[in-house]
Amino acid sequence: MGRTPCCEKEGLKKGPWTPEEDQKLIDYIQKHGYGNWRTLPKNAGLQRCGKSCRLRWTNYLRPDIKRGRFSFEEEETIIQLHSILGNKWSAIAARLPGRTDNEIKNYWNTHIRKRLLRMGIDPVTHNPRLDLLDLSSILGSSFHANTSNSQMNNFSRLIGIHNSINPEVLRLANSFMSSNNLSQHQSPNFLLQNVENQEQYSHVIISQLQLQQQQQPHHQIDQSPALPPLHEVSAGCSPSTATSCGREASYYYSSAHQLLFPPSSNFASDFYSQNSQHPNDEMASNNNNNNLNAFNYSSLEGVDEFQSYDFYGSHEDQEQFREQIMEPSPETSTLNSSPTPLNSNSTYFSTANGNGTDQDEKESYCSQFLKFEIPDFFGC
DNA sequence: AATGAACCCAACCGCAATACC
DNA sequence: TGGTATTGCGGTTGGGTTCAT
Repeated sequence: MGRTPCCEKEGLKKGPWTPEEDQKLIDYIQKHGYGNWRTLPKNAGLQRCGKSCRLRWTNYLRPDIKRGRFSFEEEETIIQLHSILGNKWSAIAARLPGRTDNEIKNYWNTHIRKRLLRMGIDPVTHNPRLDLLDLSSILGSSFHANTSNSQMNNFSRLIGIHNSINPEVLRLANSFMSSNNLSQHQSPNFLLQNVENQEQYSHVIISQLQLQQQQQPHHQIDQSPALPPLHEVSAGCSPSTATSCGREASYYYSSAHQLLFPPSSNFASDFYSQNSQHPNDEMASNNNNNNLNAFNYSSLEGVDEFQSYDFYGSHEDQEQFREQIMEPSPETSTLNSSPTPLNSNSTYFSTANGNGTDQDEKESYCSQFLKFEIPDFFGC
């Protein structure tokens, strides 16, 4: 330890690379390959240390590097892998061809991390932020003051669950519904309010529903005929339409896992042994197995619907997309006439903040269209 | 138009792991 | 087997750019 950094040698240049330096490095590597980074700069006629050359090559000059914005599915993959691997940027990069660990790390810190924070999700644990959950207790107090047990029971019946669902979740859900005065004919625009809190509720509710069904697979619960299978609810769509739901679908999955399964629980492995499409299969079944190559990202399979749009295209394109797909106009918007090709058992909400001006939101606006698949039996 | 704040990302730093002698 | 060199990796920095006032 304490070894003197190679770049501290006299006369070695630091800082941004010039085009001439880049060309020298490229020319040399094309001719001789990159064997010994220590001796490479001298042989290539560069006043740089080997480390600097290696970084420049691996992070910028390498011919197989993919430049430009991260695609929708790349971003989703990063989120999923990060929920499993943590800050193992090189491991994540290994599964994103053409992307470097440095690039992914930067993108995470400048875009994804902030977005998760806005969603009320801790970017480290991928769990809901505790500070925001504290807010729920405040809301809960309000709820207690205004809501009777019968109302909670009504909600319980409404969603077809009689017992064992976390009462706090019920309170949140009921509070969510009552505070927003949900009704069959109400515009979804209410979802534009308090977006972050509602995202919290949706995550928790959907996750609990998923758990509920898994815990009671053989119980005949009192549910509406329109009640879709919970795996479809939680995934936001059936496998055949998973492509339309992309980010949110996968995130519900990973969130569900982490929200619902305590570290000591064996339930996670049991759960995912029954749901082989979950990207956390490997971890759930074998915590020490880091071979993720076998992942089957249900949300990434055949990303057709969204890919037909240029998510990262011009502003006009984005606006068009917003209008056509994501944000039906108030005049034409009804909850039962969603323009999306999602499964008909669910209602499709967009929580886009139309006033967003944040650069991050511009760049990756799609992700802010957090699409909640809330089943019809929620009464929305 | 000026200026300070915020954002972004290429590059650097230092530690750990691995390779080599 | 132990010491040294090299490589890999994750965290951090700093300077350029964009945004807000």
